[in-house]
Amino acid sequence: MTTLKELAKLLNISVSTVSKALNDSHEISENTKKRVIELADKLNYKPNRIAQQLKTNKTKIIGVILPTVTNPFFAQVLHGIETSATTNNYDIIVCLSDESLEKEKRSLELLSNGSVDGFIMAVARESQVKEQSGHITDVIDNKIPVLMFDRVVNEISCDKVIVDDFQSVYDATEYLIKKESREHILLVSNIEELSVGKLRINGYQKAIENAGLKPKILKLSKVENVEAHVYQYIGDHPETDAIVSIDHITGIIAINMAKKIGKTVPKDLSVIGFGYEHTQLLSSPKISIIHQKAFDIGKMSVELLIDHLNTEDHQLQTIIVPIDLKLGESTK
Amino acid sequence: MTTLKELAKLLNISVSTVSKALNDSHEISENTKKRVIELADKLNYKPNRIAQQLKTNKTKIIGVILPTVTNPFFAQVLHGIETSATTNNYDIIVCLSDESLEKEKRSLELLSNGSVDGFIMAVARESQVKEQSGHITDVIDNKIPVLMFDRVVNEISCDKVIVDDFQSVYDATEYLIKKESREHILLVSNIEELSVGKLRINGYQKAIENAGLKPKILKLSKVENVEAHVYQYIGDHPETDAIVSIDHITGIIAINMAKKIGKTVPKDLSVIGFGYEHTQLLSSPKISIIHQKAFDIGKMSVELLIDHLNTEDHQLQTIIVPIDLKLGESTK
DNA sequence: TTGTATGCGTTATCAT
DNA sequence: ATGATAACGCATACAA
Repeated sequence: MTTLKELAKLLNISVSTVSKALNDSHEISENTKKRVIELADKLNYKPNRIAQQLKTNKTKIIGVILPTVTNPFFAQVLHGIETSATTNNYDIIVCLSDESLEKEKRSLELLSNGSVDGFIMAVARESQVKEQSGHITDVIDNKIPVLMFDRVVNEISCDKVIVDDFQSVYDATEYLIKKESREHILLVSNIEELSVGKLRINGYQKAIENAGLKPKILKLSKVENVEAHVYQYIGDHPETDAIVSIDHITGIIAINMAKKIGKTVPKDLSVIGFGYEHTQLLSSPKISIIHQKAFDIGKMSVELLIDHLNTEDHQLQTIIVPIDLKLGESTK
Repeated sequence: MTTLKELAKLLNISVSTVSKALNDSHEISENTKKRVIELADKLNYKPNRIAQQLKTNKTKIIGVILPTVTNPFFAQVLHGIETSATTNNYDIIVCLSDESLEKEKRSLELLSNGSVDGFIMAVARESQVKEQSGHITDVIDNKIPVLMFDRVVNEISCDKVIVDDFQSVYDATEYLIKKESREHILLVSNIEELSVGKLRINGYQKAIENAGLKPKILKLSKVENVEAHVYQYIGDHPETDAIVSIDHITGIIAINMAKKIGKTVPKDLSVIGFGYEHTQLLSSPKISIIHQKAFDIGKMSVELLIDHLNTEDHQLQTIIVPIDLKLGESTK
């Protein structure tokens, strides 16, 4: 890699003159600037970013810690994060916790040595289940800004970007009750132990309760078993006329298996799930979704974090990204 | 952030003594080491990574440039990359080209200033269509190792990790012909302009030709139109008894819409698509897949690149990751 | 307009 | 056993 020193030597001028010339300082003569820039171009000079980082004490890198990236919600958020980061001249270092507390902890520690200017994260499942968050407050105490999205820790005060999980499921459930006259609405979940899962279940329960109906909740731990369990449940409870899925996958599985058990969607059974941009392509008929604007969540997270980084006396914020109910063909 | 200098001042010893003590040098007395380590722990000292990077001229960061991450194949590869990188004490900076030549170019340029030790990339769709790759050779000429996976540029000599796209589709097609006695096999594609797409189509054509059958290829540009086009094609060609999808999505859509047109899978229609770990959950009946071991591709890419980085006289390699045909319920 | 000196935080070499 | 100094590449305050 070409350095300032090499350029200076070749041109028989000092390093600082070269530096100033390349930064278009008014102190330098046009003639010198021209000579310097020409040689720099010729030798394909690029300022060494590591040196700049050391000098300015800023990396222009955001650490992004995600539970997983094979879940399309997080993949889409990552897309939003990357896009917005690039726009703002930031790079992102991505770590996957694989839902593990240990790995999340390790990543935060390893990057808290000047590697990044701040973090964007969604908390790992295990961290939420075990209610451990000391590793996160450590980072914040260390004066490195942290922003949480989607899965957040209420007790930690930091920037947050979330959706109104309670309200969205409340609305969806109410829609099924009032607009579609459904009375036997099953909630299907494989994320009941997450903060967002609890909020969504609460939204369902409240709507059911307000309508004087009876809540029915099917908690499924393994994604591999969803089809079998739903199949059995509906066999045992054939009166079921609607399903609310509070994650991004169980609703799709339910629709795709419905015909097996003799239910026509949406005539006999309405299904609403959580989803993102391409979810609706994966079921036939198309699933109706509570649309989390995953890309926007990523984008807004970056913007809020960068605002934090650039502002002297930043006020912590919680942004609630609106959700919309996007009807497909799985509702009447 | 605590620095060596601060520790030295507080302990009334020199910076170099502190440095040596923390690196457990034999030159330093046990007593001093103890004092230093105690204070360092107390103040939560961590060596500044940027300074170390400047000193050693190594970042221990790999630049990862992906076309997209919402395609689950790339998401899964990324998972493999991240896992293996972490194991080897590397971090990854992730850039998404969004299939755009310009963005790919920009990312490569921006990171070629010492930000990363090497690159892992899959070429953007636009770069492949326009057959542009000068921006990639520039990087390599600059002595920064580049590894390509999946979508590669044949003309560039660098490390590569690929699957045998030709053979895998050849085998799948032959399976349908010989084991399932299918005779009207439709190939569905939305990636025919990619290097891998061409290879896969060739595999199909060769198998069809060897069996004396007639190739039928349906090229679909927009993922939104797949269902409608397949529907129409089968309406016009009701003799169709099998579908080979050479991407990860059109096969799923075909299965989920088959019943609409009165075809029972797999009695009347077999479907084989490309897939990865969780693909089979998304269709009912479960799709049969040509299983690309995406995680392994990511893992092996990291290992090969790191080997390149650590080896003085590295020999460029092309690793072919084996594929297996993973039967679901969409074949007889 | 140009050059010299200093420092960012670390490590390594060379004194003491 | 400990300390002083230089160097990585860059940017800037200060001299000339």
